[in-house]
Amino acid sequence: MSLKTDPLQAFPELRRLASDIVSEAELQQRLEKAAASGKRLRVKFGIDPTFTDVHVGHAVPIRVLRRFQDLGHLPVLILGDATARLGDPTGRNDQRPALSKEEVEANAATYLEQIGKVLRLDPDLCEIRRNSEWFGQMDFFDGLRLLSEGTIARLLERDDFQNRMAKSLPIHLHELVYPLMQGWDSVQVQADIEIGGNDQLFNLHMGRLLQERHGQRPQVCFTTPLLLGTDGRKMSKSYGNHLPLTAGAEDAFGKIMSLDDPSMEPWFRLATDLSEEQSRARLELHPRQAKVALAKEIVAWLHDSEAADRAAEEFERRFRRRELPSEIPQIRLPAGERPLANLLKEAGLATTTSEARRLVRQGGVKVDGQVEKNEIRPLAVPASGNGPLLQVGKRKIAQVCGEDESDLD
RNA sequence: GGGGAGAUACCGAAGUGGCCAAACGGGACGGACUGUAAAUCCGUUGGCACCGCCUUCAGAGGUUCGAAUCCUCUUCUCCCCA
Repeated sequence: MSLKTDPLQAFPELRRLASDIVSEAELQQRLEKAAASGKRLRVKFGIDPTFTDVHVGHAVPIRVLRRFQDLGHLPVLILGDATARLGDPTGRNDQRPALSKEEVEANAATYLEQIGKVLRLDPDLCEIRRNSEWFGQMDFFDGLRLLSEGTIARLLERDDFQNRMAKSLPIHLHELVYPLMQGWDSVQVQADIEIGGNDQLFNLHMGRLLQERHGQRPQVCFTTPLLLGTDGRKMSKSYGNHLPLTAGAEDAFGKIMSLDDPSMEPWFRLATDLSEEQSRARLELHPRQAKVALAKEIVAWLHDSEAADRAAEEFERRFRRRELPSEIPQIRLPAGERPLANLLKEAGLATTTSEARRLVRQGGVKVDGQVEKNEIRPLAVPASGNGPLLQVGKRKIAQVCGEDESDLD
């Protein structure tokens, strides 16, 4: 494995993706030393497989990992299977549930699959470890010894804890241990560098502390900025402003087009491979054009460039020219007549009939292209062939048709 | 171990016996305007067989014609003292 690192060149590119680096001098030193010795740096990144959707925001530190990988260094991916089973308190006010072994394994598999879109996971290019490997071996005494490495005052310094104390929210004992566990991971894998979101800075520091005490050279802490969601708030599934790596091309395209203008710069920087100059060139276009460029870039990453072009055309057709999409999903339903509201629910365009009624009353529903405000208007689904074409709002659309499949459209 | 405060809808937060399906704010959704951007404006926001009915205010019981509101027990959280 040859190192492609020209440390002087690599550094500014990395710096552009960083929130904090502790310390820049050390990072530079290590890059240079690695280049000189030809020895790869071990770049650690830990994830807790507590949920299944990896989104573009999560991907930011992983993209940095990929940069290091491209430079010839070795990503060390830690699956926090042990920590996940305790529940994941990191930076969340609501606690994640503790998971069973099976759930954790299932999540881990899903994770790796998604991370594969960002990082090359070939065994010689990437090391994958589970922290149960060492935590599973520890007995209670070993655990206590680890605990003795930290002090309460030190642990409580963490931002998240400070905030929760201020708000009188609960902090569980095991949460205090979590930074120590993460730090211990660094000792176990002898990390040279650890990557994390900037809310992880405290935990990364803990790794430095523990490594130093255990005779290792303390790791460089490298944190990435938070990529905000499509509405400018923190990206989170619960806000519905996230872009999952598994998003379909058109869906992803649409979500990016709904970004607010100020978000474009960070998105270009943190979610695409474009250089600073390339990004700037695009940002100088009309905001709409810039956004199209951004959306294409990201869809090409999540899928491929053909999918990106298609999504762009489709978007153009649907939302600029306000035409029907080229492919309309078909919903097969049993034949018979029912009120519009009920049909909407059956077709999956509304979650409840009450919601369907509201949508109709508010003029958000079109039947065969015409706004229909009568929620109890009876609509017939034929035994075969096409029934009514339903549209809800700007995005949801379905062609209702009969169940008899012998009839092809 | 002792004392005090608290648990309300997606979130925050009012409500302390009927006028409560529950104020208000945020979010979300629909509409107008647009660059499906932001900002702004209007509307909606438990369910259903929807002019009516049903299920909600941590959980289980109880008092009452009637409870989110009162009582008892349980679970959870916070604060102070030890």
